[in-house]
Amino acid sequence: MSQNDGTTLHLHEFLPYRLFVLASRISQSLAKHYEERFNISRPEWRVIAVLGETPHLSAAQVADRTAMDKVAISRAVSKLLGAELLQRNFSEQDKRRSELSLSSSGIAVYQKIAPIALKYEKMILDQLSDGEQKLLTKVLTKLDALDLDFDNECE
Amino acid sequence: MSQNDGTTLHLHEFLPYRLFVLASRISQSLAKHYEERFNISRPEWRVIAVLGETPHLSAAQVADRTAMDKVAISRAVSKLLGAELLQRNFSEQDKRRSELSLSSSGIAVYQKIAPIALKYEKMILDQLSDGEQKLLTKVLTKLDALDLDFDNECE
DNA sequence: CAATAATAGTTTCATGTGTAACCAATTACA
DNA sequence: TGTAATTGGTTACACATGAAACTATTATTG
Repeated sequence: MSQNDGTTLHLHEFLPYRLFVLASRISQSLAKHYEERFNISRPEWRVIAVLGETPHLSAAQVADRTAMDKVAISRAVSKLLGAELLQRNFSEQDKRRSELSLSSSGIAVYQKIAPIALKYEKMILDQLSDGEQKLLTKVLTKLDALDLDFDNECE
Repeated sequence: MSQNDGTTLHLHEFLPYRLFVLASRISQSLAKHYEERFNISRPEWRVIAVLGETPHLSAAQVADRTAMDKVAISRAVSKLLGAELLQRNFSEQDKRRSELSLSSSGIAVYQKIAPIALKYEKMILDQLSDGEQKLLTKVLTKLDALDLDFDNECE
């Protein structure tokens, strides 16, 4: 049960690996609940989620809030526009800047998926005690703030 | 600072989203330390890592231990064989089953990357108190065990 | 023993994704 | 003002990935 003697790498105890595998499993299994049913991909769902929460964002603002790059946003937006889940206007002041909002059917989809997502999250959190939940949140916040672009000065 | 009232979805507080973004950042920034330098992709690194720890595995066993599917393994193995970082024999008893091990240059690469990876992990863990580290491990173990394929009985 | 199923691994195809190049509009500034 | 730099967003290309079909071998079973 030794976590790590600090000199040997054990993949199944290695934090980056464990985090990645767990996060992938969770994200993928959540996605099952909307991908085929609503014909929406993960990036598209993120766009819907953020616009459901905060309408009238530009693509760049959506990118900020979803940790996606602008190319991914562009693709998701274009598909969502095609499916008429999104409305787009371009700003008068700056004709490049878009203003994105959910259409009424987009809102309907959001209102169907959001409760599923919350229920899914609850199912996960229910596995943890209150203290564990709080601490997990705290740890995530700490690590979010971490600057990962450290330079490795080996040799 | 309300984590969640349980009825509204806030993406930046939503556990699956937070976990995924954090895990992706960590995994990607770690990968920077070996991808261009050793010309090794993330799946390839996983194969090396597990064979460095436990030699003489079959492709299926590597798949098990890396949370990768057999297609990904096949691709990684074929590239690593090409780069002569891996040796492959086929079992006498079962001519389908491969026996994979690192070659001497594969071992050399492993011995260079593993300390970098461990140092990287340490840098992350150093952000957390002992108690937080222990609890994070415990939480990961709990969630690993969780069966995520729950059925959502909505409507 | 022949026929069928199952297993290990590979290949194929269709799709997803990241990087860089790109276009158009706006801003900076000389 | 006019030229360059910046910004918002899209397109193109090359590569990664997942699902399903496929090959070869071994196990089952009738």
